[in-house]
Amino acid sequence: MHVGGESASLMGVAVSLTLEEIARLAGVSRSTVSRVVNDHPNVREQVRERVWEVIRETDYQPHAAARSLVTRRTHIVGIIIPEAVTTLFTDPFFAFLLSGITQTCNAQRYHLMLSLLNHPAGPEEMYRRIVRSGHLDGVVVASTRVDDPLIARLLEDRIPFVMVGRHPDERVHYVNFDNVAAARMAVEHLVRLGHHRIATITGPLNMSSGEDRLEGYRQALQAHRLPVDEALIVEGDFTEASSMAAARHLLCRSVTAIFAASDIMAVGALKVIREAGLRIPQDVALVGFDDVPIATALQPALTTVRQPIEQMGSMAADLLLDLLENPPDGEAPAHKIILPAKLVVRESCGALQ
Amino acid sequence: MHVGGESASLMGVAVSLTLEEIARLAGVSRSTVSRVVNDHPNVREQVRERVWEVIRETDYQPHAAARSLVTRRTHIVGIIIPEAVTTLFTDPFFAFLLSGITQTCNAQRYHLMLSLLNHPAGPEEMYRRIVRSGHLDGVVVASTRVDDPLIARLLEDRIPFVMVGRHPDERVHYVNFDNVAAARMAVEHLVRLGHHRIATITGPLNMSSGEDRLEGYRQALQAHRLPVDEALIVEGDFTEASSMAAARHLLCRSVTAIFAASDIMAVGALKVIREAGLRIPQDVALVGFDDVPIATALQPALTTVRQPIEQMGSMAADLLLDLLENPPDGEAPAHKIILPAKLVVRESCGALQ
DNA sequence: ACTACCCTTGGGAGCGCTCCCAACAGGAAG
DNA sequence: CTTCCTGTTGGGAGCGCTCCCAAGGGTAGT
Repeated sequence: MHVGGESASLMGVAVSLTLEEIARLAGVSRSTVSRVVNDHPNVREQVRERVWEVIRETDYQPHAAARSLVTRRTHIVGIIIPEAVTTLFTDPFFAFLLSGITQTCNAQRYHLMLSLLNHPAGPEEMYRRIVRSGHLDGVVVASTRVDDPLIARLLEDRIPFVMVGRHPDERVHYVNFDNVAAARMAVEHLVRLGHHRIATITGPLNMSSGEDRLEGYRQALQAHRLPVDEALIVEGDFTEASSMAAARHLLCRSVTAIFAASDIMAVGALKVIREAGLRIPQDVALVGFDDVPIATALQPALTTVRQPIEQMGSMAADLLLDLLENPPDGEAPAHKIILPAKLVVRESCGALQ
Repeated sequence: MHVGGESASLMGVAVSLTLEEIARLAGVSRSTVSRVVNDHPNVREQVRERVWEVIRETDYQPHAAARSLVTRRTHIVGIIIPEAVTTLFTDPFFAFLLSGITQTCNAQRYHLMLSLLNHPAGPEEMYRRIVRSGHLDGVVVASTRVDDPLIARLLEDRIPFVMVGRHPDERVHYVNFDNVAAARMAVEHLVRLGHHRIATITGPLNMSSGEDRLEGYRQALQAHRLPVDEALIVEGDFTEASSMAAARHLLCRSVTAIFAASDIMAVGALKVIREAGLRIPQDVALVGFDDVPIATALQPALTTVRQPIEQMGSMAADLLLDLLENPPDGEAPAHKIILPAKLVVRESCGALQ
């Protein structure tokens, strides 16, 4: 059944060559070709060149599965996102994160597998299929709840992984953004503009980013001796819909400013404020979080916190690939990278009037 | 060095079991376990259950590489996007496309690999690494230029693939959107509103979607006996920046309406129109294309063409997986699916005044 | 009783690669 | 000359799985 031969294709059907055949064509052994392909130093220069020539001529490409059966490495990393698909793809956050991760992976000859655990079969089954099958060398994990069992499983199974966002477990490597400082900065900015009744629409409070941004909000008010009114804190889930509901609730409470924990949620708030016939920033000031492209397209342009999302993705992937290439010994402490915050003042907060 | 034994982990290090070990534990042969795992019918019910029980207890998961070495199938499909990263992740188009593809893949136990050919090593090298290494069973291709050599290579190498967007080669399976009809619909709508000087900011004209939307624009004008003024046709590349440049050019030509070939480009045009102190739609009417979420966040809300992007992704993946599971015989014609267009009228065109 | 057939099971072979070890050549050193 | 080492090469074994074939046991038909 096997169609041998020198040509890479026969009757139009692509026939992939094996190491053995390249060896025969180059007049050397399988081992030597393997050494050439893997850049092993101990090969005579002349032989090396002859082998490379045959490889180029035949357009030979090693078979990935055969290779990883032996090496136990696939050169594929996964990005695992446990969240619902809807949130995932409507927020440009993920697009930027993917972009950063992709760039690092491409640059280092790794491939990226996109994995969502939101399948009907349940996260457990998906975890097994994705992680345990040996498809992946390591994973980047984003958008988890703090108590997500995924993290425990990854630790238990000793799967190399890096989180985007902080995690309390000391063994977890992560890249985080200084959400507390960023939120505090945003809210203090509103305080300085004279606002006293500042509301916030938070992210999910079982996610560290949601929790931390709320903490920053609280700190800002406390630092300025303003009361923290729990009625002005409404939990959202990073979707526009949740934010619209929250904003409707808040507008009945005569707030003068709203701090939304994501730009997408700021858009929701903006729509509701507008529907209510109120002006931004004159009647209600608005501040977002992320600085995704939509922030500048809105009218008024959105004051927001700039989160270097793409860079976070790229750094997380860098960290992961480094972990894979240079496995740390048991007792090395986990890397915890925290990126600084920056406030971008535009029109929606009223500072530029 | 190998740590055998009944337990799935020893000293905290995950040890993955093999078929052989499961067989031993269940008191059957390797072959029988393989049959159970692969749902082969010829296994006695009692034996089947005993094996499943051992598998559950040990949390056994077959090794993907070993399996695909034999079967020549990886159960991974790729999404290949030849374009520059920048365009890719700033336009929600791709997020929705990914969402659709992901859902189909998840549902059918396939994995998705995200592959960009924009690596410094060059598309040829990336093609080899990604496609020829045997990592992928098939690919979905999006956003190619009409003359992209990628398509020829895929055909030549007999790689199963499905395109999002049309392609002239009759052997190519694709899922497309009726871009001509959609664009025509959008422009005719402007004509009916009384506009005579309607400009268009096109997509890249070496992409079928760019070309087709321009064709629709032309057809609309011709159908209404309006002259096609080439000075009112400016080529963009689906980025906001290109569109802003184009819009500046057009505003000097006293146009009363602009049809942008994507919503992101409509955003660019909107910014320029606003900067020029003109009102939308009173001074310049604006129509976009795609209906991504930003369309409703803009003020005025954007009239646009609704493209079922997520559905296109999902259908393309469905088609691909079907091709993989049921390989068509040589002479079966390629599937060409074309989805219908729908215009969504909002405020930016002036119809709702 | 015998033959014929099907269902069930086990084991060999082999997928294409890497890794290890042995073999050998050629020099440098004694 | 021998010994030792280093650089180079080849081939065996084996990664964990699927597929094929053969063997065994049961049932039915003659």
